[in-house]
Amino acid sequence: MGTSITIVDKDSRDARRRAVADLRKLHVMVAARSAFFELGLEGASLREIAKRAGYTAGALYSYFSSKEEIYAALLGKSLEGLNSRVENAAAEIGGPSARSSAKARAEATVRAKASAFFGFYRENPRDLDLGFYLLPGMQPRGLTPELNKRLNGLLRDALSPTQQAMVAMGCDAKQAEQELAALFAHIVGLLLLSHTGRIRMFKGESNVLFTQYLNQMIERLRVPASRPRKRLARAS
Amino acid sequence: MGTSITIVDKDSRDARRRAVADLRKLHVMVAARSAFFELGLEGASLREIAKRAGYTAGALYSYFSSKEEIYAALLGKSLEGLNSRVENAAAEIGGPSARSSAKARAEATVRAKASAFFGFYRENPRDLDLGFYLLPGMQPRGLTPELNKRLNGLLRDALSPTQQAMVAMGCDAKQAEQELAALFAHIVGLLLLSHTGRIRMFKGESNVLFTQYLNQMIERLRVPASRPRKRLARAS
Amino acid sequence: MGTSITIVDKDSRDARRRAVADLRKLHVMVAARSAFFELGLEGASLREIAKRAGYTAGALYSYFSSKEEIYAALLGKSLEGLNSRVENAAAEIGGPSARSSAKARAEATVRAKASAFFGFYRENPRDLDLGFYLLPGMQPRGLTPELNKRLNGLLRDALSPTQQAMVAMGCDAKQAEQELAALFAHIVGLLLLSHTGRIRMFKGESNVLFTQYLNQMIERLRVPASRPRKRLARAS
Amino acid sequence: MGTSITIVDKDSRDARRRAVADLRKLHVMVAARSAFFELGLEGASLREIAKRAGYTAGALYSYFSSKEEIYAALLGKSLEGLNSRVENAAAEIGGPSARSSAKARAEATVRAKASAFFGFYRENPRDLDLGFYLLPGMQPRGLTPELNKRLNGLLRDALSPTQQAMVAMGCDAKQAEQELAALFAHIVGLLLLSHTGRIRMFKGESNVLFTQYLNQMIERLRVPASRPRKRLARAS
DNA sequence: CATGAATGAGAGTTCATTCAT
DNA sequence: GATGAATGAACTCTCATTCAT
Repeated sequence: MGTSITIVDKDSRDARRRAVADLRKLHVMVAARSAFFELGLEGASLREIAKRAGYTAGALYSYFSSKEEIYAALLGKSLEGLNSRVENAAAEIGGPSARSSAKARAEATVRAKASAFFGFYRENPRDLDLGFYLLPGMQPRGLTPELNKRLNGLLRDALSPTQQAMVAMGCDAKQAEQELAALFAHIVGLLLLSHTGRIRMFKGESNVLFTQYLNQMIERLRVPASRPRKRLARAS
Repeated sequence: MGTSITIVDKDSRDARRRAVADLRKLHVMVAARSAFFELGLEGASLREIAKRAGYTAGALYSYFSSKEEIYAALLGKSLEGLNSRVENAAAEIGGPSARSSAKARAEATVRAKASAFFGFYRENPRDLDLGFYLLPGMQPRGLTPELNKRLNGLLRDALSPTQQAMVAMGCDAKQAEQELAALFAHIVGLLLLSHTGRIRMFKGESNVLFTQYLNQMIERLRVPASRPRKRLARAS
Repeated sequence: MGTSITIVDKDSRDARRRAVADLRKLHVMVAARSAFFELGLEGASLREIAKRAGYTAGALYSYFSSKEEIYAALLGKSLEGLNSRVENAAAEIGGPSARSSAKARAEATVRAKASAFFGFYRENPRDLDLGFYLLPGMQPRGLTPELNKRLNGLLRDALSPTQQAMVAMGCDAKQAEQELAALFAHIVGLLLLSHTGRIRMFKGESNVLFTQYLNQMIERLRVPASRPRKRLARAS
Repeated sequence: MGTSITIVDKDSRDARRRAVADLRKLHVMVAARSAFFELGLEGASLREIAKRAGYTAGALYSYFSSKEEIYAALLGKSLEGLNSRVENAAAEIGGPSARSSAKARAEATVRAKASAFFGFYRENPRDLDLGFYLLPGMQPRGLTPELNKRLNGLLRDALSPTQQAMVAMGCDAKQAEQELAALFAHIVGLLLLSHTGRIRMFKGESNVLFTQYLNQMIERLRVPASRPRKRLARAS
């Protein structure tokens, strides 16, 4: 019995310890976030991050085994936030009730999920920068492939609810995939340009543009893909 | 006469010399391009660029006075290429002849200019990376403001023909601006995601998606903006 | 009790650590001294200094944040040494006792302080080199103005005891200033030429020359400045 | 005869050519002077000197075979100027005529020669900087020993007229040597401190101090060295 | 004679990372 | 867990000098 008590004590002590460690890890991540945002991924040195966290450079190695890992943890947290926001986005079904067919519900879900995705980055523009290192030319050299895969998976996860709802709306898998891609592209483009002050084209109206796009997309999804659109042709 | 010949000789020698110098400068730029593309703007060291060009690091300073200047020259050339492509894009007016009203011509022009913009980056995906350092968070620290301004101007120039054609189609200035912004965003998003192998969603079909978007946009421009679309509502 | 012991331990550990750090800093400074002396301020590279100290170049940045700072620390230490030597120089009042008036004491003080100044540099000729970067044409670009001011102040401090004693001897402020200037100039010239092997004129007899100058100066200070010297005239 | 004429032609052409070359060499030296004075010996790069002369760096190698050689030429010219000034300095013997004994003439010569030396550097303070690289710690690494010797010789030459006049005044060789050394030291110290604005002690009155020193020195030289001065003793 | 390109060494400084304490 | 010292490689950039043209 004494033994068992001891064990419990030890366990709870360990738990507390782990909790404290996690807290401090979080603290470092907050510091890193601010450094990355202000100075860029390459511009923010470990020393700078450490200073902002109130540590020495070496101390960070208690929490993370490399600078890349800090970045990965940050990106991971961000994507988790994105996912939880998307998951929790409930379809708002208003209107004359009864007519709430499965299709109508699916449509509302598309709208809700896509808006959640867009909204997350619109409200946390910095997280977009973070996520962008997923894209080429800016890849942080050194991210291990496994990590990379995991992070890409998280991004997929944030998109797939929208895709599933599209299918639930009745469009075939291929069209859903295409529309999802186009939607994602539009969102990324919109956000990228939006939180850039340099190209003076957007004046905080990115959500107007997004709504417009979303509406038109949903209209497309309603219409059977088979019915060809008239008079409109080829690209370059 | 002897004198005149001598002068000509001297001039032509200078010209030849300058031509050779330009060629070598170009050669360095090509090397820099490849280095930047493979290693990123910060990842590509002067030494690496020099090695790829077959030079020592110091030698590059005969051609460019800093690393930033190399990048600026590269981006400048790229944007010039984009502009000339857009300028030269002629509206292809086919169809039932007679009906070739001014509006129809304007519509064809929108299509042509926008497609040229898209096509340029689609065919030179690397140039997009280059251009992206214009965007925030990835700004190369140290680009002089004047240079920066000039480069941003070039980007604008590549977009304005499309905008003008939109206005010529009859839509008001404000709508034109908005549609241009959305178009630009869509293109950027599309291209960014497209030439990324990492998000496995695009299979070289970015031009299909682009055409689709373009068609819908043109349809929007035809319809008087005043007629509101039904049943479709608010964003997040 | 245990607690108090622990605190003491921690403190003393810190103290020891700081002591060790100071020692190592001193060690670097010694290495830098030798490098500066042999190679000149610009000739001595950080790498050279580091090598002499048994370090890598980067390691020095634990102790000093720039090359200039090393130089400044060296010069600072040197001037402190000079000052303490001058301060500690006591007037040796010998002779027929009784006559030890205030004036006589002041005279002895002038002699003592000036001799201390001279003696310091005579015995540490290298320190003169160090101090000389205070002079123009050889200024190390980059010394911060505050530092510069502080160093100049230290030099002044080393001279002012002599000046005060001059005034105490009874000569007016203006004459004291002039005589001090001349004395300082003579010392500098003497020392500069003295520890140079190149101009073969001085054979370690700089102190004889100094004594001679000092004696004559004191005689001048005794005599009321008002009594004009005869027959002696203008310069170029 | 035709031959001889040809020879003459060739000679004069060569002479002209050489004259032109010398002129251009001088032009480079002027540029180098300004660069050295403004930027210091190590701070002035060959490129800077070349630019000031309107040349490319490589072009200077037509005139000088190294940067050191430029410096040496400059210093040489400076010392020649000093020498010619000293040589041309005539003793101004004024006063009641008759008494113009040999000793009086020698005394006037000491005064004239020393004043010329002092005056030269007082009027060309920059040349002092130049000459200072003769002194330790600031030696330009790489000056060939022969050159060095020649330059030192020139300096000696500028001093020896004063020394000879001292001897002519009747003092023995040893005393002359010592007084010369002290004089030289005083001049150097005076000038060094004088054209430095940093030690706020001299207000352009360096010539007053010089005159004072000169007068006292001459008085010493008049008095037989054997008569010991009273009451004045030892140095540090 | 002069140029412009090129070299190769070396400058000061920063960095992620390691490790004894 | 945290520190401060240390490493070693890398960075951009400058320099005196050489040499084909």
